[in-house]
Amino acid sequence: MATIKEVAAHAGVTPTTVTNVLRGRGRVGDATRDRVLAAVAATNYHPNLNARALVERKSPTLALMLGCLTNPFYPEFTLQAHLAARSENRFLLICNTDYEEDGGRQFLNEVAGSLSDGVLVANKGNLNLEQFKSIEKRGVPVVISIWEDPAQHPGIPCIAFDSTKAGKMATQHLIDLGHQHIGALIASPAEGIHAGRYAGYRDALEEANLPVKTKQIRFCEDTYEDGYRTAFELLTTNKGMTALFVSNDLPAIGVLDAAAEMGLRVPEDISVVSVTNIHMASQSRPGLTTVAIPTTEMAFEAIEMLLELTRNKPAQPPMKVIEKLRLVERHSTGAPKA
Amino acid sequence: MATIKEVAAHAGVTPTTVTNVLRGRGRVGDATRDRVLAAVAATNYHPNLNARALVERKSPTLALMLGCLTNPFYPEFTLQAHLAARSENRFLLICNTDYEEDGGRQFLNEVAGSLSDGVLVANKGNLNLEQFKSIEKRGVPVVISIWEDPAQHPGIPCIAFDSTKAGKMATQHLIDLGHQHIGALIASPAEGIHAGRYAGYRDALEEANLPVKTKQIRFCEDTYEDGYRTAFELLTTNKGMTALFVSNDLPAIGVLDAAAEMGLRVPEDISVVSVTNIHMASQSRPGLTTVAIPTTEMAFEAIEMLLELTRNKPAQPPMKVIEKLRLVERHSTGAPKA
DNA sequence: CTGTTAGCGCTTTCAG
DNA sequence: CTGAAAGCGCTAACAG
Repeated sequence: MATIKEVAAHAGVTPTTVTNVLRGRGRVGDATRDRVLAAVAATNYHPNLNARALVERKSPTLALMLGCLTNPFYPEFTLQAHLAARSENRFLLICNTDYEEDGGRQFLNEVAGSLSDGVLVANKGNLNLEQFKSIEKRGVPVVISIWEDPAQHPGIPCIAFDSTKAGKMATQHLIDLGHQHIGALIASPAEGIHAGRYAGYRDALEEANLPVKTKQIRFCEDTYEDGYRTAFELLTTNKGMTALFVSNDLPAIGVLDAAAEMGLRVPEDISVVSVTNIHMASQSRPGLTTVAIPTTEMAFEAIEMLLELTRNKPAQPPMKVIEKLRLVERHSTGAPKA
Repeated sequence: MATIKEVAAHAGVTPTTVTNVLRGRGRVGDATRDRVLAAVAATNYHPNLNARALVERKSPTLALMLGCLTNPFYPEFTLQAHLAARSENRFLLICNTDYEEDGGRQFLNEVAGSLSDGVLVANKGNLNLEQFKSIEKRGVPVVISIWEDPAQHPGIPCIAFDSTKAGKMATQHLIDLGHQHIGALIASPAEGIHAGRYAGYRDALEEANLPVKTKQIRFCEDTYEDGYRTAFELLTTNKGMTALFVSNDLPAIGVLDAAAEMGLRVPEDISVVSVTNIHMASQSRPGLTTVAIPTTEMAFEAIEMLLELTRNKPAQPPMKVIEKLRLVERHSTGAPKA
C-alpha cells in the first residue's frame, strides 16, 4: 500500500500537490499533473480512506440496521439502499439486529459517528426509539425508513408510507370484486407494526357496511410458516369466508400453501390479497395479488435525507411520506363464487 | 462526540491512561481506573474507529462482494458472514457487484486495504480473478467462498465445496427411487458455475448405466422465471421423463410451478430435485427435495481464513473444502409410476 | 502554481 | 503506575 508521501516523492512534488490533483482542488500545472498521475499509476496508489475520514471528519460509510436479511423484504430494501448510497459515493455497513443480543446497541455505539456518518434504520416495528435518540444526541443523524404511520411522528427523522391506505386498497380490491366475507390475517400484534394495515382493512369493511368479525381475524408471526399454520386453523374453523386479507406477502404465501393443502382453490374458493410486493409474490402459485409499497423510493429518499442531515440539522425532525401505492393484480384474487 | 482528550481532561489524566483502561493495556491504579470510567460515562465517549484504524493499521471492517442480494442465496450467506464477522468484532461492508458497471473494481480499489482489511468474495461464477490478484498484490487478503470445484484451485485462497458430489447425490437420490428417465436443467452455461453440479448428474447416470440424453438437458439463467420457462419447454417437448435434476433451488421452484401449470403432479408425474437448500426450498409446494450445501460453514470458514490471512501470508494460497453435504428429502421426489 | 505547517483522534514506545 | 512525545496517512490553511 503506497502512501501519498511515496507518490509525492516519486513525482518530485509534495503530498499537497498529489492531493490537489487527485481531489481536483487548487490549480495544478499540466506538466505536474501528468507527473503525479504517472506516479499514482506507477505506485498503484489508493488513498487511505480512514486517514481521509479522520481529517475530513466525515466517513465514506453509512450504517444500515435491519432485523434480519433473511426476511425477503430486507434484501430488496438493502439493495436499493446500497444503490442509493453508491450513487452518493458511500458504502453501506450492515447490521442484522435480530442476532445482536443487545438489539444493536453496541453496533450503534461503535459505528455511529466514527465509522459511519449516519445510520439508516429499516423499521421492523419493535424499535427502541430512545436508543436512536441518544445517538442523535451525539450529533449523528438517524433516519427511520419504512415508517408505517404518517399520522404519528416517531420524533426521529423518517420516511413513511401510508400503511392504512395500503391495507384499505387491498381490502377494497376484494370488496370491488364482490366479496362480503373477508377474513384477516395480521402478521403482528394488533398494536404492532401492522396496526396500520389492519386499520385499513377495518376501514374498508366499515365504509362498505360490511361487519368486522373478530372470529375471522387472526394475528400471527411475520413468517411463511406461521402464515401457513394460522391460515390453516382460520380456514378450518371458519367456513364462510370467500377472501382473506393478509398484512404481508410472506405469510400470505404461507396462506396460499395452506389453502392448497386443504384442497381449497385460490382464487375460486378463496381469494388472497396482501401488502408489500416482494419479489416472491410473483413466484408463488398462483401469483399473489398485493399492494406494492414504494420500497425503492423509501430507500433512496432515506439515504438522501440522511445525507442532508449530515449537512444541516433542522429544528424539527422531518418526515417524508411517499404516497405511491399500487395494486398489483396477479392471480390470487377473483370474484367470489355465485 | 467527545474525544479522548476531553475524557482525559475530565478525569484529570492523560489520553494514554484513558486508552490503557479502555483497551486493558498496561497497569492502571484502581482509583484512576474508576475516575476514567466515570469520565467516559459522563462524556458519553466512544472511540473514533477511524483514528484507531489509522494508527493500528488495521480496520474493523471486512468487505463482502456478491452478485446481488436479491438472489435468495446471498442473504442467507451474508447473514452468516455477518454473524461470523461480528463474532470476531468486525463489521461487514457489502457490495452488490451486479449493479456496479465495472464489476466492483472501483469498490475494491477504494475499500480494500484502507476501509477494509480484507475482502470476501461470494462466488457467482463470472469472477474476474485477475482483479482479485491485483488486490492481493497490494497486500490485501482476498478469499473466495463457495468455490464449486475442489479439483481446480483458482490461485486465490478459497473455501470450496464439492459441487460434483452434490449434483451426484441429488441425481443418485432419483436413481435410488427407481427413476430411469432423468432430465436436467442446468442454471448456467455448460462450462459455467454449475459445471460441477452438471458433471455430478452425468456421473450418477453413467455409474447407473443410464444414458445421458442431450435432448433432455437444458441450460438456463439462474432465476425462477427462466427455470419456469425452460422447464415448460423441456416438459412439453420431451414426454418420457419421470424426474428432473435442477442445478439450483430457485429455478427448481420455477420448475415446480411450470409443472403445476401444465397439470403435471409433483412427484407423482415428475420428481424434481435440486442443490443448495435455500430457505425458499421449504416454502414451495411441494417442499423441494434438495442437497444442502454448507452455507453457514463456508461463511464462517471464509471469515476465519480471511482473518488468518491478515495475520500471516502463506506461501501458497490455501483452499479449504467443506465436505458436509446433506440430502434434504421433502416432497418433490418420489418413486416413478409403475 | 506549489510547498510548509499543523493537526484530525488515537495508540505506542519510552521515561519518570 | 502514569505522562510526554511522536506518528499513523491524509488534507486545509496559508505562504511564497
